[in-house]
Amino acid sequence: MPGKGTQYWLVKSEPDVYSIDDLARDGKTAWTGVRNYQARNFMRDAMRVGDVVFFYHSNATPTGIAGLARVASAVYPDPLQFDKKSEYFEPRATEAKPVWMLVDIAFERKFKSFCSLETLRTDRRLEGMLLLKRGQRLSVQPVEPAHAKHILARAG
DNA sequence: GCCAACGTTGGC
DNA sequence: GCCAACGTTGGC
Repeated sequence: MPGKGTQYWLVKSEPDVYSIDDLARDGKTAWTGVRNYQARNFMRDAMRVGDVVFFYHSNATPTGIAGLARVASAVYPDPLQFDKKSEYFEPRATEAKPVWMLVDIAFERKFKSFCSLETLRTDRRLEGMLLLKRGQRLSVQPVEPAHAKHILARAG
């Protein structure tokens, strides 16, 4: 069970690129490649070790929340921003002044029942959830505790 | 600082 | 593959 003060987050990943099964295999991974300032700021300024992370499959069939992870490290610079060969290379970044930050996330469990976007959308107790807002496309976003607890209760 | 052009996300 | 939504870039 999450402790007091635990925050809830949702991260998106295309399962063709990195799925919850990949995370289960790896146990833990650096959440590299986030290149959106708002998403970065959540990781940099607000995430704490032990926070609960919903793992969302985007661009998939079906789309939805596949399981749970946890924030497993303090924030640190995304190493790919220094790698000239990476698509995530950031020419403005230096070791002293990194631009992109990340945390590690650790596998917790797959949901017994996958929470498809369709079922999330039709759940009145999730009304107002950021994920469900039209045009919303943040790849790292907060989840309100009430919404988080409801999803946990129904997903197993 | 404005804003048009362009690129990306992500559901469908 | 389409395209709406939205973020970023760069000229001015």
